[in-house]
Amino acid sequence: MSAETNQRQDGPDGDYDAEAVEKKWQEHWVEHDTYAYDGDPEMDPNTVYSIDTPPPTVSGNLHMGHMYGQALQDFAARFHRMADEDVLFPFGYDDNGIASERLTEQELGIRHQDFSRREFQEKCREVCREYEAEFTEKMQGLGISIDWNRTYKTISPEVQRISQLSFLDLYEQGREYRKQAPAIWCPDCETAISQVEQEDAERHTHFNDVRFDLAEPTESGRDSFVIGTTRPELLPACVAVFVHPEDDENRELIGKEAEVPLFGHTVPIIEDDRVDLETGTGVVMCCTFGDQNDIEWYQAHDLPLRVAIDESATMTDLAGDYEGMSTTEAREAISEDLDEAGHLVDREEHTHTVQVHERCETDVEFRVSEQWYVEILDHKEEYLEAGREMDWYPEKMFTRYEHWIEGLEWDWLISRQRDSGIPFPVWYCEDCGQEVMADREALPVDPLADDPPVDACPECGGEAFEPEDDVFDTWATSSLTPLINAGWDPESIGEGELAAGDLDNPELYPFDLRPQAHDIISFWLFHTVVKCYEHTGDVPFDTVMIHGHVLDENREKMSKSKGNIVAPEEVVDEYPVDAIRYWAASSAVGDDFPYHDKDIVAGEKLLRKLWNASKLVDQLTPAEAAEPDELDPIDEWLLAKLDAVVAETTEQFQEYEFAKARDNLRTFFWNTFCDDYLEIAKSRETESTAYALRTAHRTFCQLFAPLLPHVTEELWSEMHDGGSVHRTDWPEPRGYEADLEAGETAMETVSALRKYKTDHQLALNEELDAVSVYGNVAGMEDAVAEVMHVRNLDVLDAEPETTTEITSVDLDYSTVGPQYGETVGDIDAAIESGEFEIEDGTLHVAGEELGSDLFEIERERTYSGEGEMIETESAIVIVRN
RNA sequence: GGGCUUGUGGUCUAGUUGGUCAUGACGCGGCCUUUACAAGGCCGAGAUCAGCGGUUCAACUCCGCUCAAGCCCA
Repeated sequence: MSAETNQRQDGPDGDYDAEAVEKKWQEHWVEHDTYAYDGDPEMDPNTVYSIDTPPPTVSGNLHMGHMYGQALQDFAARFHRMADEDVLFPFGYDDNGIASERLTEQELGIRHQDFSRREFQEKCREVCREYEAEFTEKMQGLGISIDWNRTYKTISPEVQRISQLSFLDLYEQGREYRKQAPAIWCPDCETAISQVEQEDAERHTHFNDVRFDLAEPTESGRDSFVIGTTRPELLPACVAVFVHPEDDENRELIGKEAEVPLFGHTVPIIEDDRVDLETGTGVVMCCTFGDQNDIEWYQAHDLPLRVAIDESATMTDLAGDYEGMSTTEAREAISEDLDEAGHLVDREEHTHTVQVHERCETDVEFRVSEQWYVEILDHKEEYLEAGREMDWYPEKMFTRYEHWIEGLEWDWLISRQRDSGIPFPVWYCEDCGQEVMADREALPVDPLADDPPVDACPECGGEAFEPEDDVFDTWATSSLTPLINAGWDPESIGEGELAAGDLDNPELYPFDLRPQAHDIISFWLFHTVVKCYEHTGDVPFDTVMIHGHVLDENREKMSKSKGNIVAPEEVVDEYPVDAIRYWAASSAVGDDFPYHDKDIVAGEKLLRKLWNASKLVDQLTPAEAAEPDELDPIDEWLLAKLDAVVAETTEQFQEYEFAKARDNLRTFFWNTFCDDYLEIAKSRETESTAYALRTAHRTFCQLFAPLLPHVTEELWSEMHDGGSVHRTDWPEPRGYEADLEAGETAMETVSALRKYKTDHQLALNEELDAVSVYGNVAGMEDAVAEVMHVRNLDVLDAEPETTTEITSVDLDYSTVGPQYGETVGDIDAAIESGEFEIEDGTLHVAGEELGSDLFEIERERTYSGEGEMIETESAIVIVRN
């Protein structure tokens, strides 16, 4: 708990200066560790609320998505800090992996290939440090209640150790294997990448129709066929040609051999029903490797490998004359030569979608290489079960997780051929290839710089070792954030469960909340479940809160290429952070929603209103208002309404329904408190009113605190004692029982009188001679009379003399419907045309008799007495002026 | 092409298990200096609940199809 004690100030004064106030408190909170987590490992996990926050990639830019996501996490953090005992709200920087490498290269104008791994890593850290400092400043400028003593970086030695421990643990459990297999490969980054690191890109290219000659003609005398390809540079890698077994036209080719033009080698023609009959010529070549299908065929038909493209997308010696060309150069050269040799039958412009690496937008290739995998396909059912055990907000997001797992086809490829990253703690025996793992105690290690833990190979006794120079996929590390945050360092590995002492802060794990956006359910969330489940045997989260994306004003995705990006910095410069947060709470969690800066104006207005209303409360009341023995009905009514709002808001925060909490609070504050009550309270300088005013003010400052932390902190320090509002206990209903109906009726009466004045173009403080009310306003007559400046207000015992005419009948359809079924239509029609009678409370209509509990009579009253009659929902008001 | 989601006044949004005048805000029009707030208050206009079809006495709500948008995957 922080040591600060705020002295109550003189009270709010002048206009609200959001810019100065917000800056002041942001600095104060950081300086005073207002949001520090005590971190007592002995603490009861039920009184700790822990959040596993997303570590943003250090790319230098804070975007609207960060701002929105952070705001939502902060709502939860601030609510639970007040409602529970202690909250862990940490912060991490993901400075590990390709994104930070790219950033470093751009920033310093260098290429990673020109440096040793260690040198380049140093440069990366240098660049990242600057960006992290900038990022921290921006985050603090958003007033997020992060514990800045609890930050981590994914490249730090502690995290490297945890990542390598994770690798060893899974290896010991037999859940990791190294295998030569086709992997998706980025030729520019020269690394394998995972399925999910790809994205679509439009490419203009040519569709080439290439004639292949048969080694021998068919029985019908056919001696050639044509295949269509966008990638003629793959011809040297061609290993087979496929035809669909039901392709009448080409079936005769099956079993023959074809000669690959320009390159001369012969390949078999094989039948396979995976050939798409709808597109192309029906004959397809299979190469090493053009697409996913080629890989399937390679595996299914046990085809040979012909690797014509190397790791940097350069043609190999298999390409003969084209060796050394890039794939794009070779593509042109080969199609020209095909044309010259008379093998190019047709060539036309073509636009298609290809897979590119999301980080550099380079077209990906498939390459066979030795890679490390985490086995996941055999535990699909367990990961599904883990998903079912978590509470999902919103619930519908679980389906995405479910479908993702059900559709998994590959194990998780975790090795990357990069410089900056966390190294695999592995060496291989040069003689027999035996894998040698680092010792647990020695971690973190870098095999390129450190020696293996053994002098001789335990298998063959060989003394020479080759270090693994791959690094981990970044998701292999960021999937460990709950273990990083809880300080994981197991004594023994390979157990697959948590032992006492494995965590520095066991009270944090499993984490209460995992907040994240819906686009990374299949990345971050899924991989975290996999890792944490395998390491601890436990589901890492009680609850996941999935938020949507911030779209542009036309509901389209913000992207650099569209040029529709809104920078948070610009928004923060222009609007108070509290107003931005208020906007962030405007949509249901999980839905995408558009950014409109005019929506922030509503928040700005609320801040101003809060400030001004507080000024008035402060002016009307002494600092300490003791609770009187007896409250006036109007004051008790306000406190009873407040009780209800406390109960509802608490529930809404618990259920992550921030938009509902926000609207509920605003309605109470603006309409009930300001418009209804405060206007009345102005003219009632009683102890009872002072107490109600102070209590309500105190309470709604607290209720608003998670959403609007700056303005509430300022008001709290100006008007209430006891340090930060954010460290106070969340309010509870006090148990006031007031006649809520009478209160509503009183407010309706006020409303009716306002309408009267508006209609008669009278000022609101104009005096009215006499008003009669027929309705229950128990004890609040004076309040009504005072606020509306009525000289004489009396309450009528009996309904005033009016002539009433029955105009219509309102049926209670929820009862009438099931009871009368099809005849409801006839009843409606009869009522509509006035063909009904009411006798002794029974409605006779369309041949049916309805009891009085099934309908309500709608009447029009005509008042012919003195003055003017106004009807409200539950009262009749007569004004004589 | 497949999965998931969204579609409510000009704009943004609420709407729990179907029950009949669909919530609020922004904007718009009119009126009004209440002991704070005119960047306020009061009043008002504005919606065939994306479209079509179905289930039902009754559909914004349930089902099907179509259209548009978002995300994920192929």
